Amino acid sequence: MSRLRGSVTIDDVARHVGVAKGTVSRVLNNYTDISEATRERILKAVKDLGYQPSATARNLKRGRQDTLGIVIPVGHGNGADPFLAEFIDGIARALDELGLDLLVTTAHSREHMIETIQRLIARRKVDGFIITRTEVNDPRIAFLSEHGFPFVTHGRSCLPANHAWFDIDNETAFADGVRHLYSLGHERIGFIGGSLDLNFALQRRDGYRHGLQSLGVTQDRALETLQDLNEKGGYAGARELLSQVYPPTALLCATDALAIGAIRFCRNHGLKVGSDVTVIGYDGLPVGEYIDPPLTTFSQSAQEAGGRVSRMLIDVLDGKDPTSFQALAQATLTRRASDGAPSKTSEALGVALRSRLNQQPSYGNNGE
Amino acid sequence: MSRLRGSVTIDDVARHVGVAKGTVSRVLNNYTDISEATRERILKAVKDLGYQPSATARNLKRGRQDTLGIVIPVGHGNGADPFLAEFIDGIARALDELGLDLLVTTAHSREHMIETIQRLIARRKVDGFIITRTEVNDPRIAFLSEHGFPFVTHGRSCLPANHAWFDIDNETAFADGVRHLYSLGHERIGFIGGSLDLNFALQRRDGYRHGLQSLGVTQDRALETLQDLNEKGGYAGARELLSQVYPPTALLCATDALAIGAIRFCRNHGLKVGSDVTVIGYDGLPVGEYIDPPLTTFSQSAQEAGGRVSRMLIDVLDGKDPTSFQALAQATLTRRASDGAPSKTSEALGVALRSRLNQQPSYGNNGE
DNA sequence: TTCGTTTCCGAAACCGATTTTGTTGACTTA
DNA sequence: TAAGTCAACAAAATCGGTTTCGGAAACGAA
Repeated sequence: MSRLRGSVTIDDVARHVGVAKGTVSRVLNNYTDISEATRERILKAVKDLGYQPSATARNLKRGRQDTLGIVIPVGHGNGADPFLAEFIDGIARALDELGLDLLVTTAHSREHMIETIQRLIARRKVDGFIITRTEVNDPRIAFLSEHGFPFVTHGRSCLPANHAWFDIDNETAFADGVRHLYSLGHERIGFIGGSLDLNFALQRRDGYRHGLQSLGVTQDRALETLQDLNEKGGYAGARELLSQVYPPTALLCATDALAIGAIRFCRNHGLKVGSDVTVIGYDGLPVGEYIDPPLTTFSQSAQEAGGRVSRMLIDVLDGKDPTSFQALAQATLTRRASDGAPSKTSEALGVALRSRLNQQPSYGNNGE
Repeated sequence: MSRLRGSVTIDDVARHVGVAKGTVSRVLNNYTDISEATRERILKAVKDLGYQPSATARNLKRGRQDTLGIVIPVGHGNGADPFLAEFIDGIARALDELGLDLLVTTAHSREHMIETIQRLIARRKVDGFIITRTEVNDPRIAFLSEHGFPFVTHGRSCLPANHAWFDIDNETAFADGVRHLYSLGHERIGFIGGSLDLNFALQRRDGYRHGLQSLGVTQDRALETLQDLNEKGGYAGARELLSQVYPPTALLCATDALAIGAIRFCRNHGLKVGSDVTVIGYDGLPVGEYIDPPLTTFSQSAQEAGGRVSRMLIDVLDGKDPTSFQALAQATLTRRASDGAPSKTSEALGVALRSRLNQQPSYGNNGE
């Protein structure tokens, strides 16, 4: 069993070569005032001894940790967000290429989140933060801005954005979604969204409204509902919207999880998705392809987004102007089979559903 | 904008109180040789100045980082593993309580994984590792054992297990699964698994075989297939097994993703899941409840597992005997609606499917 | 009063790097 | 030949803590 713990230090290398440790350090950091001969002897010794500098010691002196932090919100719904998993994957890949690392922590409340950020900063464990799931009025952005600590956000907020951010053009996507549905023949289009505290949820709702507006369709607030951002919320939202007298024939959902729940509600109550009711989601989850019917959805690459924000943050850490890193990406609609022309009028749909609502659902009693 | 960067050090505190910095350090580390009066003065100053010790400096001297590492495999299939997301969530929660942090990195090959582990050890960025998705012959376990670096695994391997581990009793679960299916009336039971390099995949396959053996059912290797561990693999696996002359009437799948793909294949070809064909998965993914029909699955709490292994690793780091932390948990079967008594004989099922195989599938052409 | 013991804390070494400052000898230049 | 320049490296300071060592004051016992 070879040792790794009390491993070889810069002093060992220096002694082995017969130079001062400062010289070894300069060679390793590409200083130019070292003769080629000495440089090579040192490089050889480094290789022979298998020397790798201690990140801790280096950080102490340089004040940089080569580590980025991400604090992920948990506990709102249940379980982990599939989007975040891929996002983190993207970050980790990007950082790996640059030799940086990612510190992941979780927080179950806003207060806890700020506390955690504060601790990581005070203990100097990270150089900067990646902030996800921005809120409209985000306490993290406020805190970090106030203290001048480097960070990038995935998503914007309503605060003055003098920081780096990357976001998806949610408004355009949802406005486009509405126009797509309208062109299919839907005139009553419903929206199932999430808490408007979340910036993306607000933007998607706004995009939905703007889309209607641009078409000159009269808006009906009864066609909008806000739910927990999971399948159960989607199920409940579909029930709420569809059980009206004049239900929407299409449901635009803020996330795939909502859409999956909504589809479930429809199927459970004898409504054919893709004709009786159209459902569109957002996220491009792989599982959406295997839902019945396969889910039509907007997608963005979470992994790519992760890589993008990482590189932004690194540029910011290198001293570049944060406000020069602000980018908006477009989502693309992946059409599968959950959307189509309406087969029934709103009224007929309402009648059909209500006749079913007193019967048993076809399978189990999910989400009820 | 208050400063956080060049923040308050132990020297500032010492100067403020008028003591040596060693004294401040001793107070903060609960040494007993400090008078109550001095202790209180120092504590007050610490509070007033908002002092928090630098993790870096402390680590340099103590040789401990208060950070655990996890290297997650990526790129095999596509996207992130939903199990891992929850698992990491569980780890992060447990560590948060103890003031430790989690360093997450990714690796796209075995070599890269070992390299990454090596780098993190050499640079002294972590105190120990959490190893997931153990392989039957796992190079990471071999490497870490050889170098005497602390680690815990989630899952066993065939190597001599003189380390801490936590695992699910995959064999028992799958043997039980087979017996459950048999008791429903299934006599030809198929298995869709994954690469046998993965320890859990091997164990589940073995459990399947043992289950059949315990019932005295003759085994047929044509009823087993190994696929990529995602929905697409499940789809392909179902096609392979069901398109035989004497197809299985039940499919036991190694993961929920496989099961979801298998269900999709059945539905696409007019087979009623839960009667014509029974499908059982493993993982307890939330989305399984919203599949049609809702997926019957084995489940374990990934989050709980994450917490469990974290605490084990911390005990190991505290110097306790690793071999005293080895635990096996039982998975539980969550019955939903994808299993039931067979409605057709194997032969009739084969006939029904083949008559459909030349037709169009109902929706799209997923996985084909 | 004197000689141990404690109690409490200051001083300094140390962890392993980076960076600043200083020194040496060779080489120019006037 | 003396003074100045430069290349190449040694020596020491530094980052911010922890830990060891040792000494002064207080206390108790002989």
